[in-house]
Amino acid sequence: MEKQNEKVINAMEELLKVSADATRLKIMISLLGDSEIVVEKCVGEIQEETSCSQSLVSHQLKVLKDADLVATRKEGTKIYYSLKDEHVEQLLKVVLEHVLEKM
Amino acid sequence: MEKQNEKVINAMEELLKVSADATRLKIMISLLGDSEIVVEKCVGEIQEETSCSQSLVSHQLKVLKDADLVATRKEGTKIYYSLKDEHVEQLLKVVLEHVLEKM
DNA sequence: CATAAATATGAATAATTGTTCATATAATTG
DNA sequence: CAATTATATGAACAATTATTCATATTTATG
Repeated sequence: MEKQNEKVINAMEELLKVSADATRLKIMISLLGDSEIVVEKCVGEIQEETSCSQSLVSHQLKVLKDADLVATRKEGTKIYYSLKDEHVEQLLKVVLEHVLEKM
Repeated sequence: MEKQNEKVINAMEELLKVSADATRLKIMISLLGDSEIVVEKCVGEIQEETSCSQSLVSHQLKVLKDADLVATRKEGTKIYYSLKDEHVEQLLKVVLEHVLEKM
């Protein structure tokens, strides 16, 4: 396996690792929405929907942000989060489909 | 979040966790092949291609097998591994594309 | 400016997990 | 059956990480 491939593998590992957590999945799915509409939610809303503590949601949002899986928009004291792009949505959908099919 | 959704989340987490490891990614990618052809490789071949120890490859193949991401076929003393289905391939491809685009 | 609301951060802990080393099992062949 | 080849398994260790609790930061407003 060549060096370039190692880098690709590591990047894949990173992306998957960040996605492979129940709390972060809950967050991302709450941002996925049902249709093709872009969903934006502030931390408080995400907190309610996921039933996770404020601190936990904030910590994990940071992980998602650092990994570039979510985008943010500031508005007053609130910060709105959304999924970064279609790739993230696609990943979620592929995994979701796979899982649903096996149930 | 309802109970059914919790199960879906947990299943997604499991699938992603199993995929989110460099060694297992190397193994799966070595089984992915370039085209649409189904690739089968025995442990020794995988070992060579991934440059991982026999024990490590075997351990991680077991993880992949338990998670139903790979299938096996026995032939003499050799055991041939392949990716389980198109879902696994699709997941790998989505992640691969996402990563390649950001490089 | 003091207070409140929204969000972020840091430290600490508990739990999980990847890897190695040594050894075991299973199938083949002389 | 003894030896060899291919693969699996178990224990042990190091490293990573999710969560909680307490506290800090930021923005708006009376």
